[in-house]
Amino acid sequence: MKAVPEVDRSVSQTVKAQLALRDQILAGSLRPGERISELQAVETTGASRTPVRMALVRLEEEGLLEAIPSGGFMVKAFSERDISDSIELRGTLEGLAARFAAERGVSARELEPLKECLAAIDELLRQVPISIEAFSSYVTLNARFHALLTELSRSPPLIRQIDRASALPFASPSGFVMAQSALPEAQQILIIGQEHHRVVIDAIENREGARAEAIMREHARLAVRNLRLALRNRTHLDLLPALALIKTATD
Amino acid sequence: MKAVPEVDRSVSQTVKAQLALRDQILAGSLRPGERISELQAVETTGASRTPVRMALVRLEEEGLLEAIPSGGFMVKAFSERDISDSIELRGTLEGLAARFAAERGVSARELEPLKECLAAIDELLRQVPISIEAFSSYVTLNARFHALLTELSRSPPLIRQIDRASALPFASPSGFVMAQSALPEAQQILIIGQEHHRVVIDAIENREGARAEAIMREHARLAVRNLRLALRNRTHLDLLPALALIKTATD
DNA sequence: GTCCCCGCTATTGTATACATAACGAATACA
DNA sequence: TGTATTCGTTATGTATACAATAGCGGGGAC
Repeated sequence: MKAVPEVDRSVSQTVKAQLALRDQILAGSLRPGERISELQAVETTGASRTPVRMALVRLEEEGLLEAIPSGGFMVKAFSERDISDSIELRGTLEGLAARFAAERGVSARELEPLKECLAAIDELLRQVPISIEAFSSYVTLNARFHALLTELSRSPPLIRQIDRASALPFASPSGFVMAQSALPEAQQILIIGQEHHRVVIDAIENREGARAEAIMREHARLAVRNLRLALRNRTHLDLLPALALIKTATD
Repeated sequence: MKAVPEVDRSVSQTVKAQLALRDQILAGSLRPGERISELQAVETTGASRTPVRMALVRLEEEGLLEAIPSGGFMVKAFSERDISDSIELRGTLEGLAARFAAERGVSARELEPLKECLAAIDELLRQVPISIEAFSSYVTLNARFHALLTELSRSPPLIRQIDRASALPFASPSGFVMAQSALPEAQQILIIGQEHHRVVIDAIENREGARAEAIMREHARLAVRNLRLALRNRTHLDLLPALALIKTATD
């Protein structure tokens, strides 16, 4: 773009395009099943066709896009079951991570950040009812907790796989907990989830691999029940724009 | 390439380049840690730089390549633990698939191909000792069995994830079973693995999810033990060129 | 009136040219 | 003699031009 030399060179065009496109998909401005026009993507992202195409390939591998046999890509649509399976899948992987952490042992220093997360979340949950702002903090802290827990496994292949599984935003159990904020059960669900976190830390400290794994899987099952509840009640779905990717029964 | 118009148009240049590069990596002509030169890849694959770059991005997402911060890609190196973790990871995912299959139920017709696989493998295992050719058939059949089992889960996200986990060739439990062919224990290991297959089918038929899952994880643990044995004995490693990706302790 | 075929257009796949950044070598200075 | 700086070369990142294909619309024929 010689006419627009003030492009941001601090980040590669490919990455810029990838982030921009992902935002568009998750924000719902590109609807599921819709074919993505490269030309249009070039206009909206500001990058040229080559980096846009690289970004499209990455997003396809990430699972947000689907290749069209005749060429090009479309936004992937997900069924409700796809989503609950993704949550359970992630829970299973995180269970394995917790088991690895417990079996391989972690130092007290490594557990420190986890415990800080735990304490911060406890603080937030003391509010009854919890505010939207506190929810936002909660979601961030919860994601951090799960990421730290994953790291404890010290297994690059597993961490990589969990990252992949987390790329689909609705695969994160915490998301649907958040969606429940307006329901009477919401606070209780958050507290149960927090209890799970406490148990998994304890299990890892005591090197009880099986227990650490089991509790993470239970955690995911809670999230699945939660998802069902959220979809049935259509509660705070606007907080989760990624739900735009769910194909309805009529599709 | 105007000078060479007889390029094969039946398959896209991108796919061609991807397959060619993967072959080179797995065959060991590109060594772990080695930077991949795009120009060189252009020459060896016959595609031009754009499809080569797309292929490189795909292979990176696949986990065979690693991006170099300063630019470009290098062949990824794996530790022995990375590999055993990958096997256990895959076993965990296949366990989940088996559980899904059992819980959701599968028809007798769907199980038919699995049972055919089982019978064919039984036939091969009747040879004592088993020939190299029979081993080759065994590996194919075994891969087919695992793929069919995965499909039974009827969960696209899970199937996708298992495919990803299987992209690294050494993540396949069967591979290391094969590597054992020269050891006295080899036949016994194959038979135990086959017994696992039989049990998982039985569990799925009887809709025992927990048992189906447990046996697949046990199956993976067998493969891990197997890997250790194979690496210690350096047995038939030439049958598994992908082992070139393992970084030695001196690296 | 309907169906089929031909041609046009739009979009993707591929190739290549250009810009830029990184790595290395060589020279000069301390 | 060693180190640092600068210049040159090479390879990657980006942009754009070209080619080919698929989809669509119009026109003609049955």
